[in-house]
Amino acid sequence: MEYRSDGTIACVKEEETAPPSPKAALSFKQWKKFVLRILSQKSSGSLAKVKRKALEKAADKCLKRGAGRPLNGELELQWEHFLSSKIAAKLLVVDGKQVHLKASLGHDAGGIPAAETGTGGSVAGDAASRQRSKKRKQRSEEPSSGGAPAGAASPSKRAPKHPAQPRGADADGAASAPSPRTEEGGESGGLGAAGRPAANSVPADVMVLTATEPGEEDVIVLPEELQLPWGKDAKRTDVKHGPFSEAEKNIIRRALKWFANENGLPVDDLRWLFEERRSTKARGFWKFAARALPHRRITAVHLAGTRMLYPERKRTPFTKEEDEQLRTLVPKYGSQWVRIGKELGRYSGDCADRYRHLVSSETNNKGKWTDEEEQRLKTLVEEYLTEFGVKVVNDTTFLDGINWVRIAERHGTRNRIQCLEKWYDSTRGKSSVAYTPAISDELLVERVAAQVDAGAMYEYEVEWDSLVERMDAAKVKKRWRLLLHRLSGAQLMELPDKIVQLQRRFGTRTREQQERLQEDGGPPVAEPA
DNA sequence: ATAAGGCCGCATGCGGTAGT
DNA sequence: ACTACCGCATGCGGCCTTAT
Repeated sequence: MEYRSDGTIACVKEEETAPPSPKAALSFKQWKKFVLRILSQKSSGSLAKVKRKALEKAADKCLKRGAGRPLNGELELQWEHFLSSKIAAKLLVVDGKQVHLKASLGHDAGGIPAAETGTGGSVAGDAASRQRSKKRKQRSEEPSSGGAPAGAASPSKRAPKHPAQPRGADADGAASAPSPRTEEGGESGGLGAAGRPAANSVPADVMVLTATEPGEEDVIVLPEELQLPWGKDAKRTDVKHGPFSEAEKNIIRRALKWFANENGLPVDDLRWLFEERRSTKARGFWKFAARALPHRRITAVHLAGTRMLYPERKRTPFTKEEDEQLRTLVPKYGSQWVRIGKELGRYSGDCADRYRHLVSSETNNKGKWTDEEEQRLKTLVEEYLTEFGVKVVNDTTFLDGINWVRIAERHGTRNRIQCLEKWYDSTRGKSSVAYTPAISDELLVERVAAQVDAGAMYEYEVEWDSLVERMDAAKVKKRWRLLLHRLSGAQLMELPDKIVQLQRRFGTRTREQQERLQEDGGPPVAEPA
């Protein structure tokens, strides 16, 4: 099967079915090397040319590693993933139909607002999609993506999430930032540079390329072997977590289109996918789509895709009438949210979420927290941590793994969100009550830094599981997130940059080490807030 | 500072289905 | 009949934005 950047998909025969070799999997770092080397040789060209050369180099590398000849399409897929990664975003700045590849990473990129593009390469298409992402209020006007050409209609359903991000006048959503919601979004859909404060020209060492050459098609061939059993992929270790990038969403859209074509199903009416449960028509679709996203779990693809493709999913606030209906329907149907959703004309998950909020807001105090309430929260959290969450490692205490529903129940006057937000604020020094600080910050930073030194470029490449003894990955990551809360602008930073910043505040890394890190790819380090 | 609430991503478990 | 797998719904924790 072939996915083309214009959204059309054709079927080709797989040449062979040999099992994929792990040796054929090249790291983003490796791809980056290829690209930089190619860029150093020329001053202009097309993205397709760069791709072709990079693929050649990659194939060579595979042979040298003893991985044999890569499977048909395997490297193209890796290339696509590389392009959608943050590391590629550092290399790429999209400007209309042109793609500028930065030849070095020694400085921060000037942001160049993406302009409308036609059916250029996938990268330009993604940027254009992002550019079209509208503010929250406008979302309801967006069409359901079912029948839209892949890469053309890719509404970023969520508004940009960077409160700290300086942005120019963006009444029209121009230069809309990508959405790396947290450190966990390894691939943001790219173009982190494009979301930065605008500089108006292309830096001198930027290479100007066209997205594609006339007549060239950006064809991605997906290997059959990337398929994973639904139930077993939970055992995978190289899984990407966090927000789906636009590139990933586009892959799902393209997969949908292919699947529909192949099976004679409509793309403008997706009832076959959502209403005919387990129908033979739709059988295998999600598995198929997930195959194109080998770093994602099938269940994650399924959920993200469902929410993205759900026909006419309303993205407007629940009306009072709908709330009343919910209150009537829930006693009647219990938690049969699909049924409730059908009656309300809403997506089931939205109904469940809405009801949850309705209920939780009924029983809590509002307004300013009293000192007594804050103190009570502090006591409860500390008790909770003593009972469940505290792990002692080298005389350091880690907080997290807090069940906020439970805390809220015990607290009595505040709901889970209020408690959670209050606690997080306290860690940012916004509370009148001083909570126990985590004294393990330095150790945590140093351990993550060690992984960065060892080649990890993203949070999802960090081996969280083994990072802290007797502490599972989820809790360590939560701890990490808490730490980042205290770092202003962390959302806009790459992992190495975060390390530099964190070490400035908490760590012991030498100046020389910091400089080396920066030279290695980070933007200039700003003074901590 | 706080409330409100939309929406996301993940884990889990269950019922249906295909394979033996 | 038994088993493994598929597809999905649900519950939950949490992020982020907007309004007050």
